[in-house]
Parts: sequence; structure tokens; C-alpha cells
Amino acid sequence: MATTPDEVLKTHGLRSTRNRHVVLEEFSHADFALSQPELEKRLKGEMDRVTLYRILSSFEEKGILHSIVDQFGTTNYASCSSSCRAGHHKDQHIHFNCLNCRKIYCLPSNNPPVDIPAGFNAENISIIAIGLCKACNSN
Amino acid sequence: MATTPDEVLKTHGLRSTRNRHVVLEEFSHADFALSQPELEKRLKGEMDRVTLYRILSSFEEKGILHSIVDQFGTTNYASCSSSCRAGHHKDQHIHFNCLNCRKIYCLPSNNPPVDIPAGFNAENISIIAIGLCKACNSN
DNA sequence: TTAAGTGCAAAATCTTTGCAAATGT
DNA sequence: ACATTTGCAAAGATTTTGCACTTAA
Repeated sequence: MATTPDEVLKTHGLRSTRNRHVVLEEFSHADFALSQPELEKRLKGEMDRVTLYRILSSFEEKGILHSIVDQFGTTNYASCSSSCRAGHHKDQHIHFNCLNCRKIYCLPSNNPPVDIPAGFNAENISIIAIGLCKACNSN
Repeated sequence: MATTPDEVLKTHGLRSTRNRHVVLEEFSHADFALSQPELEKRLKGEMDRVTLYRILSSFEEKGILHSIVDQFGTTNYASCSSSCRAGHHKDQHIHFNCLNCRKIYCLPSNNPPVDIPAGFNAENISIIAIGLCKACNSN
């Protein structure tokens, strides 16, 4: 079921605006996570930087995107799986952060079970593999 | 074998200075990872902010500390295990990032095996459990 | 002595906030 | 019409850079 951008927005209680469509469009192309600075470059001049920040955080809040903080401390965003709901994200896959191109890939691998000591209450587990990605490896 | 601060510095090719001793002292107390902002608070007035940044990055580079980027994008530092060498860190434990007090704990758990797709070359794997820590849970 | 380390000022980033104008429903 | 969304300006926060002074070896 291919949901249209309009439907995605409506379903998540957001108005359909030109800027939001542009951002959704970018994510539909990308096969990896995008950061605000990266998106800003791609959309150079298309919209105000602040608007972009606001769109990203509303998309995350509504459950359209989930965020991954990479090894450089930058927040990156990727489309959510169907298991994400507004205000509650559950990343069930591993991310790969390339040291060279800095891209973040959502890997198909599932999280392995992780052993947490008693007393600690893990709500979510972030697993990020760090190294060289497929593209950078073959150069 | 309790290595003295002086020995730690010498072994890693760093000069023995007052500032570095102060930083090492802080880490010897801490049972969790410390960020630059946190250290700056603790060492209020003891040294320049820039010096602290430089000490932390040289300690990381030389393999005295390893860094963990937390859920808020802040870089935190913790003592390295003996398996870390200059320029090559191998975190073999899981970190726990508390949503309430924001502390990062190095858990005793070992990394589970993680399945990485062919073509990707993982140098290191960062596993961060996010939730409420032991202390914050019991309040 | 002299290379490494430090402090201060300033720059560079990245992110947030306030508010008036524009836009979607 | 009216609440949302946007753009601009400005403020905050964090981290880096340049350079002259100081210090460890």
C-alpha cells in the first residue's frame, strides 16, 4: 500500500504544506538516514533552516521519522517502521555509521538480545556499527 | 598493579602537567562516563575550557580514554580497558544512558554478536541502552 | 633550550526562541 | 476566520582555531 505524502501527513495530524512535501520527497529517495545539515545542503534555498528543524522534530514527534545520533554527535533521521507510534519509537534494527562518508544506513539485521543488569530499565537499545560502508570499502 | 597518574601519562607519551593530573583524578573517582560540560562544572575555574577539550581529545587519541556519544549528542569519556591502544578503541561493553540523570554507565555485560551485511566493515560496535538507571529507578 | 602545553579572544557550527506575516482547512 | 506554519533576526550553546606566553623535559 503506497501511501501518498498527503496521506502520510494527514494520518499523523499535520497540515499538507509545500515544505513538508519537499522533505518527505527527500526521504523517499534516500537509502540512508539524513541529518539536518545534510538536508539543508540538498534543499539549498528551498526553505529556511529553522523551518527544516521544525519539520524534522514534528515528524519525529508524530512518528513519521525516527532519529539516530551518530558517532559525531549529529542527529540523523530515517523513515519509521510501522512499529513506531507517535511519541514512542522502537528501533528494531542496527544502524551502520560510515567513518568515511559519514552516512548512516539502517541495516536489515535485527537487534540481538542484550543483557541488562538488574535495577536498570532499558526502554530502547541503540546499536550502531562503526566502520567503512559498502560504497567506501570498494574505493 | 596500580599505575600512578604520572606513569599513565608517560606510558602514553604525554608530558606530566598539573591540568592532566586534575583530569585523571576526576576519572579515577567517577563510576560513569563524563562529558566536557560535566567536567567543566566539576573543575570550575581550575582550568581553561579549551584546555579541557584538548586534554580530552589527546587522552582519547592516546588511548587513555574512550568516547561514547550519548542520546543527546554529547560526547562522554570513560577510562579505557587494557584492550584499547592508541588510535584504536575496542569497546567491549555496553553503555547505559539514563534519560533522567543523563549519566552514562559502562555495564559489565559483553557485546552480543552482531550480524553485519557483506561489504560493510565494522571496526567497532556501539551499544547504548537507553532508559532509567538504577539510582533514578528507585525514586 | 625547545617542543609541548596553556590561556585568552575570536570564529565557526549547530540549534533554539520570539514574533509578525503567510498559509491551510 | 483562525489555528498552524513559515521566515527572518537574534540569542544560546558547544566546539574549534590562532597566537603569544608558559612550562616540562
